[in-house]
Amino acid sequence: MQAALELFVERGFAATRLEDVASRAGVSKGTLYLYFRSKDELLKAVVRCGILPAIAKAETLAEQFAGSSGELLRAVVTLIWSNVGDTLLSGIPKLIIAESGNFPELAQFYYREVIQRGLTLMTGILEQGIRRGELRKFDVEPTARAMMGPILLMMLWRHSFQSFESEPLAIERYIDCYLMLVLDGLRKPNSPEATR
Amino acid sequence: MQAALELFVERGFAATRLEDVASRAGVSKGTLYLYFRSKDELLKAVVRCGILPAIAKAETLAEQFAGSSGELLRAVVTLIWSNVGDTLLSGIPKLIIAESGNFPELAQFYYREVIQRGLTLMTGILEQGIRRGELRKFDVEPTARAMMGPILLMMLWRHSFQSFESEPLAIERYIDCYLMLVLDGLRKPNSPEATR
Amino acid sequence: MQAALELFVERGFAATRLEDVASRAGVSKGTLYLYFRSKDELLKAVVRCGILPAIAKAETLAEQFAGSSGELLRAVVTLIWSNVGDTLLSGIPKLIIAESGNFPELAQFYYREVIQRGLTLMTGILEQGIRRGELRKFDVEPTARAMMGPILLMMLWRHSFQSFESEPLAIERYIDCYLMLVLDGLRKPNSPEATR
Amino acid sequence: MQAALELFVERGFAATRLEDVASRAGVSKGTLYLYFRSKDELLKAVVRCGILPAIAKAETLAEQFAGSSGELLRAVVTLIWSNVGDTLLSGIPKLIIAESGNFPELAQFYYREVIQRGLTLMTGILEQGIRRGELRKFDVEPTARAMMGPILLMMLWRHSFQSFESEPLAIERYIDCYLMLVLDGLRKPNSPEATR
DNA sequence: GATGAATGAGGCTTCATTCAT
DNA sequence: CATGAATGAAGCCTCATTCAT
Repeated sequence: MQAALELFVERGFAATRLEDVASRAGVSKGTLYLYFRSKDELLKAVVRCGILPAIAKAETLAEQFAGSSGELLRAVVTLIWSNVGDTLLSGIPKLIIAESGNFPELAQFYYREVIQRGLTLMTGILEQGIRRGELRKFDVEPTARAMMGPILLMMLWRHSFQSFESEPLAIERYIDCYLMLVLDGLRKPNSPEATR
Repeated sequence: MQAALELFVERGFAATRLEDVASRAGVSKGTLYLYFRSKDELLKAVVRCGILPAIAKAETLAEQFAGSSGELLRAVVTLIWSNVGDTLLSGIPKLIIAESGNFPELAQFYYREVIQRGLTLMTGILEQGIRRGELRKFDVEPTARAMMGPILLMMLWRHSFQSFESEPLAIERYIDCYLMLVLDGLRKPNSPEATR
Repeated sequence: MQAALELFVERGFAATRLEDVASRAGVSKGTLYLYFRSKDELLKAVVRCGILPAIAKAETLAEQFAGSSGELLRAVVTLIWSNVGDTLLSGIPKLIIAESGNFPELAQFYYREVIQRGLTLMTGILEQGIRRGELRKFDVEPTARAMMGPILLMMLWRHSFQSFESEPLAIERYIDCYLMLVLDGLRKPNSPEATR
Repeated sequence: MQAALELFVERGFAATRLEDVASRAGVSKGTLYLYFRSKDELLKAVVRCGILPAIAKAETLAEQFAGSSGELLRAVVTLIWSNVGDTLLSGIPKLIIAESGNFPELAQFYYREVIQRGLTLMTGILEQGIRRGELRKFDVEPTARAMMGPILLMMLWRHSFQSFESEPLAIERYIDCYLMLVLDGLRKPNSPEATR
């Protein structure tokens, strides 16, 4: 499954030959079929087995966390990055996005088990922050979505464009900027309000 | 090219058969080869012809814009959405991301002609905002990247997960939240600063 | 279809490679798929197209025949032999019998369109013979079945054991013996009756 | 061998997987190779071991029989049916016919050890009947062949078309009709002779 | 310019066979 | 003796590409 994930992410599902998966895994082509009924099933297994533990871990963290919403946000983002973003698993979103048209049930699984749970987690954090008076009042649901954007972008980036950059992006700096952006915004405190 | 884009985005490059492209375009398979030397060339043409006009238009808008940085930001985001996000072209990022491993030169082209120009545009807006005193001082480059995340997310969303949602996301509301988030942040003005 | 029939009969369905069918037909492997969706469909087409005209021809003959039942019987048997037995089509029964387990619907088609029609034809001849007083009274249905045995045997023989015989069986002589057997039996007219 | 025979007959040799043979026999796939060098050898063993005792028994019966030719004929046919036709062994002719093209030596073995011995047995009975004046004079050899047809047909029938019939054929009645047909023919005794 | 029949390389999948345990 | 995991050759099928019409 490790070998398959690597190749699926790198080349896409269709362009990956099972023979390559097998040889990277150090087994023969036929051996794959002892464990996965088909290439499709291999893909599903790769996604299911890879992503579920990570999302569960983030949920656990959020439940047990004691600290301000800003701190929790940083903790969750850092956890996601160390467990997924900085891992082969960061390729799964790319894979799902690319193959959503061909594997709608797999995309739906991901939507249900990862995206919805992730959004629930995030809206929970935001609502808690508002209740505690740490965050201002705002439209929680679309904001939570927007906040996932930069995180997703980083994961996709690693697997699609990183290699073209002269100096690899410093992830620490990126996360700091992300949290600053999200928590404090860009506008100068005493500047006029109008954005519309 | 329209037909090809549709199918490439929906199914991915490898899983799209030229026969389907041809029949959706209302021509025969052989006819495609009168206009594109190969399937690869068709992909490149689809990307090149689709994306360049859009980015140019955004650059022009920014050059000629008179107004606050916040207003310019809204104008640019709205333009991108109406010209790309709300269009078939919104599928191109998905396509490029999915196929970056198989078409590195195409990904590099996209990196150079879309991403870098987009980032330059965005950093330009931010720096201008800082210079004018409308925006606070911050680390411009990674912040510009982070700001692209939610926009990209919306484009990918349409082509990967939108169909699973009970009620389609209201894009207007999403953009408003995005701008609010980015300009003003989430933290309650008088709340303690510490995020770290 | 001709090439396929030849090879299916010679080697069996499973042991026949489509590549061999193609090359015997003088086309490439892919070409087959322009005309038949799969190997299974090719088999079905071979059987359907091959056998239906032959059975129809025999039915027509029987309808229009003027003469004694014995003469009609000879005419039908001779027709079957010249149109099927002495033809590649004689391999179809072998093929159907061999593959009935794997293609039950095809076997059922054959049962319905060939066997049942053939039995109906034969019982019709026999009943007419009895009505006309040309044939004695007997149990028509199982007798009709038994009468098909030697004919089927001859067809199977050609494709399974003929090559082992020092001198090929004289079909004329076989048919004469068959008719004599069936019409007059073996018992000496004045010999005692008891067979049980 | 029992399991193999069942599956070979049902699906044909090529379409039968050794794994299925093994699991039906209640052993593992590897175990088969402790007893048979290859799938081909298994087929040969199945045929050789299955069919030789049956033909020998028929020969013994004929040698020791005391009674009229008609009675002997009935005895032999009944014996064949109870020992082969009504047994799994009835599938062997189907198997041999189906695979004669792929296993010529096996077909030749069958031709030599079963068909020729069977024909010799049958011609012996017929010649004896003629000598004794119980049977009329006729062309013995092709007649003997023709007489095997209905018997073979019944064996093939069981394994190919029986399942499509609303009411299974009564074998007793079939054998009676067969003997009546063969011994007495169909023609009304006082009807005109001409069949040609 | 347009067609669509033909091609054949390539990939998924099966399964007979082997062999370490 | 028995197992069953592993192998890899072989076959079905797809589809990008060609080309005569």
